Amino acid sequence: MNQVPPRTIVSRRSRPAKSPLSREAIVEAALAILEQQGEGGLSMRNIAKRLDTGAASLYVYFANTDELHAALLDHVFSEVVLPAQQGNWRDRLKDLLISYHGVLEARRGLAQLALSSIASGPNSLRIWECILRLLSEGGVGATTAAWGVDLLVLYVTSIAAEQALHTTDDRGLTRVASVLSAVTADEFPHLHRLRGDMISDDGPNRSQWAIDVIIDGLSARSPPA
Amino acid sequence: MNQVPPRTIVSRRSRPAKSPLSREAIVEAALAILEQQGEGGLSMRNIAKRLDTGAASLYVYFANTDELHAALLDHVFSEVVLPAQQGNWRDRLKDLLISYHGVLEARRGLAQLALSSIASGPNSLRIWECILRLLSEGGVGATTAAWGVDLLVLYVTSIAAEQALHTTDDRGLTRVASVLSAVTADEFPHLHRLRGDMISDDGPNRSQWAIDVIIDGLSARSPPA
DNA sequence: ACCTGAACACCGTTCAAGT
DNA sequence: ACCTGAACACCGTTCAAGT
Repeated sequence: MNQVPPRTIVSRRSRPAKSPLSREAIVEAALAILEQQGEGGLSMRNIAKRLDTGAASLYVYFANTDELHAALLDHVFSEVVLPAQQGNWRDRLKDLLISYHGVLEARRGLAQLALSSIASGPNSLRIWECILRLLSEGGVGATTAAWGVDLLVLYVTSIAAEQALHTTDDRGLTRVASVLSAVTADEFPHLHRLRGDMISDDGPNRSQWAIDVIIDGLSARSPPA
Repeated sequence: MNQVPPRTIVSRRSRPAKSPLSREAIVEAALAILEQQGEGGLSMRNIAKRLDTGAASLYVYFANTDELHAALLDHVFSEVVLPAQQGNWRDRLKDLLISYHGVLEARRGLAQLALSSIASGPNSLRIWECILRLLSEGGVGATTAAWGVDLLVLYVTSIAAEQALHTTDDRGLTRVASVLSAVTADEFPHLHRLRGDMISDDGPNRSQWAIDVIIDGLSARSPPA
């Protein structure tokens, strides 16, 4: 009976007490904005506004926009699932890349962001290491593996970015589609014949297929001369 | 003797007579800026300044920045060399992609621009058609070919963009390099062992190798189920 | 050390007014 | 029809001044 009940008036405040700034809090706010407003909302001023402060305050924690973006990317890369130890190396590599792709796809604008930044945070390192391990397990030569990591990550990021461009930008795919449908069999016979296939099935099938293509290519390749 | 000699004073003016605006002239100006100042200089206001006018004038010819960028891209794609009719299809496809890569590489910031726009101008169509022709010549299935076009173009663009990021941004590669050199053999054994290879030889060898990888993968693949 | 308002030098886009 | 200055609503980054 000694306990004083919490004063509900405090927790009823429409705005919670302003939490202190930190790299973590800023990244969190940026992530929330990315989800709600897409890449366009990801400005210093806008992120600062959500934290009830001015843009200048963010410069205490990040030297510039690039650095904040890199931190944001590494933060979401923590969600990438590294495959278990057992099983075929190809399947596991594929799983890893699909997980990576899924993380980029899950948040609007994230893939575009990943394309324009060079991530090299701790979670990127984890992922690179895992890909290297799987490739060397598969007997891929050292140089091929080293170059392959870069290639695989870049490639999956590009696929995600392109799909995002197609799905979010109404302009994008529609314009390509209308251009393709206007193509004549005389001028561009192959385009004309395959124009249906070129736009079709922009979903998981297509990205899985694309990942298969590059893994096939990599494992077929001997180290560069 | 009736002819009046041209008044040289006119042609001696330090600034040539202001040429009339046109889509062509605007794209030309944008291209010149891209070469001199990189992607950062490619703003409506800056392009307009080079043409001795205000940004508003450009909106007579282009609905927005995206449209101007697309026109700029298609303009440079006219330089892509389509391979001759004779010869092995793989070699010809490789030549085409290397030419495409070279065009993107030749101008600072162009590859980044290509990644963020969806080009669908006449020169893109020419290139797509040619790739389709080569792939079907190589016996690649219809659906694989249709998806492959997208994939190949995207892939080569990404490679060019990444190389540009590494070469122009001093920050970029240097940061990755310093992160990699700080990696310990205990935490990340594979990264540690291959860290030298991962940064090495970011030149034509690497992009040609990357192009080989994907062509191998594509030609090994049967059409998706 | 951390935070901030104000300032500087920029953006894309629109629009009323001119030719 | 084409062109334009001015305005609107934004940017990133810096810096002197506050705590």
